[in-house]
Amino acid sequence: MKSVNLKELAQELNLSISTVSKALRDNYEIGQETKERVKKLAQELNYEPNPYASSLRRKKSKTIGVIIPEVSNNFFSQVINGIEEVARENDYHVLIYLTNESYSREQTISHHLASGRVDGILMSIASETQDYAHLKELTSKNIPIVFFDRVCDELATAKVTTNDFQSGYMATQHLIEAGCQCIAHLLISSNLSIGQKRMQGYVKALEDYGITCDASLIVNGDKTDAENRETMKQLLRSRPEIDGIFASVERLAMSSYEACKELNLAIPENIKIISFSNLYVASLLDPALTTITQPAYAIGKEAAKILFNSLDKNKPISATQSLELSSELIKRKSTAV
Amino acid sequence: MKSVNLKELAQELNLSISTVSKALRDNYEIGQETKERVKKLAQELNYEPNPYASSLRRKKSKTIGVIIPEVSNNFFSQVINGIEEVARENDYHVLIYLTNESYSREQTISHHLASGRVDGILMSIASETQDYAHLKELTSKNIPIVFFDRVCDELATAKVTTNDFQSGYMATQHLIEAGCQCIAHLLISSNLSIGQKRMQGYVKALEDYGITCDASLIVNGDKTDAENRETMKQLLRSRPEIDGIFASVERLAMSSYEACKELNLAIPENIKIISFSNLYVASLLDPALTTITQPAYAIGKEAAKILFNSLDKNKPISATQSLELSSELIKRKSTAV
DNA sequence: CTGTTAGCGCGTTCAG
DNA sequence: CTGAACGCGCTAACAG
Repeated sequence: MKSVNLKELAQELNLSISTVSKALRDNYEIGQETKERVKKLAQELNYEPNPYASSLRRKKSKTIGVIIPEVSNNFFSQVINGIEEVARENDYHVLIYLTNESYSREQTISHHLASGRVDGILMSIASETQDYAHLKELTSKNIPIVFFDRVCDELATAKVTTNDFQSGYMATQHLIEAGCQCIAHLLISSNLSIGQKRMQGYVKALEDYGITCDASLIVNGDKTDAENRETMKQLLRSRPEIDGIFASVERLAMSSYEACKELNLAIPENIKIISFSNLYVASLLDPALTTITQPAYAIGKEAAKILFNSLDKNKPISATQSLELSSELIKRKSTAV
Repeated sequence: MKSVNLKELAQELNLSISTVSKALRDNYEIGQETKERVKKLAQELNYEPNPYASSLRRKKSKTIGVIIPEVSNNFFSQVINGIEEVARENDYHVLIYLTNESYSREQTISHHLASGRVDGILMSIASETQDYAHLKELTSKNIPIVFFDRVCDELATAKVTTNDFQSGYMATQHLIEAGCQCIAHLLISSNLSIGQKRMQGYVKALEDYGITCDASLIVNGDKTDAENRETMKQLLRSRPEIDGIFASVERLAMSSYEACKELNLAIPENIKIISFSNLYVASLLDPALTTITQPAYAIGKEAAKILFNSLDKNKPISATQSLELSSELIKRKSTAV
């Protein structure tokens, strides 16, 4: 079956193409009855405008790009959920791209999107990324970007984040008040804004509670799960005084959890774990993992709203529209602490 | 900064637009040195062809649509991962749409995609869907579809599934051999192919082991999590002889798990749970949940490969290309059974 | 109120 | 080997 276009509708109705076009778009120039006649036939023939022709003409794609490191992570999944919801409400389409934490993929993708394929971009930076030229290319082409979670401070645009510093502080405080004296911190790649801020919160909390901060307790968890688990095991073996772990992200929490189990370190008696995580199931673990849970769905929605608002009004996004949402401390259910 | 197009390149080089176009596409009609000259400048000016103009002209969008019920589910996340990977290898773009299990959303989305926005579709059907007219519209417009996991048997196209019947059988058998006599089955919406097949496997296993199949032990879990949990609690209270639960999907497994915990039914002593789930963490639960784990990533990849192969060779997809991949029974780690 | 005309940027004839 | 001309399907400016 051939896909029907304006020309065919026009022929069928003995009208001109532009009249049909206007009628369908409810242009005030067109009479009520012609509008109805046109719409009726369009309906019958299942007419759908060709989006590419329309985009070419209007220089608007009604499409946004979402660039994230991975999707097999509850946080990003929920964010996508929020984004898709808002996009649908605004009649936008969502293109998705995964960097897998790779800088070069992020570059390639960004470059592709500089072609006008998308009207705007929502993005969370790859852990490998340290240079931002590819992002500057985008802004130089006037493609608005809103960052979420993992942001790029060098670009003056809106960022939607969690209160990472306070959350890191809160997490550490939680462990200290539960009696921990020697707390390890499992950091996600040191390039990332979130990692830095969470760590700063950790450092500040130790300071405030008069605990000296030992740099060797802060380890990088930017390897594979298996490697991170080994790193953790090694640390725990060499430093038996460790009685608390603060993991920066979900995956690191799980690696820590497994490391403890394998070393037969009783949780939470010998060692207490807290982590950023949007994994609902973490609260079912026994003993349940205390988590700092980010408002992922809301982050997706808010980031998308800022972007669509800018696209809608056709005005640039300013850094002042940035938003910081609060995370939530979800305590262990079945076990004290 | 204005985005550079063929015309500008042509002017700069004192060539015609079509020559530049051909040079960039490595057309044999163009001399080697002009090609290089053109490509060099294109590189310098960061030229990226306008995808919409190109799509309009070639009637190919280099884009596929992925329609799934939800993304906050590890199975679908992993599938997306596989799809995106293959798409990237083939230089395709991925549009994502979530139905949230809603029939009307699925209709709207399908209708939108009938416009030529995508060259093909990968899809897993919403649980509400019972009528397939919207999908037939797509095939009537020659838009190839490959179904995965939740398929539509009324359409003669390729489907990538898990061996659901055998898996359901295996799951039930596992419980029986672990000593369960009275096994409840928590069914996902009865419309879905996967639900039916898994249930059939369950019924067959009971039969083979000479256990009479009591229809009241099969309950529908198509409500919200909280409601499903209540349903489960009610069932468990009214039928204390239940000593095994086979849940059809991840969410239902969690609801069952919680229901048991709340009723203080010891797992696995009083009651054993098995479930389809791609939630890695399920194996960390204590007692760990035995799961039937689907090869989600591979399903995504294979489905995408079938689609791209068809798009590439420009020939229709036949049902004979369907694939059935095997799931894996992941047994409890920490606890026997 | 309706129709005519002129592109959007690119790829594909067909002439030279 | 290169260029001129046309049209993909749609929208917008301008006539009537």
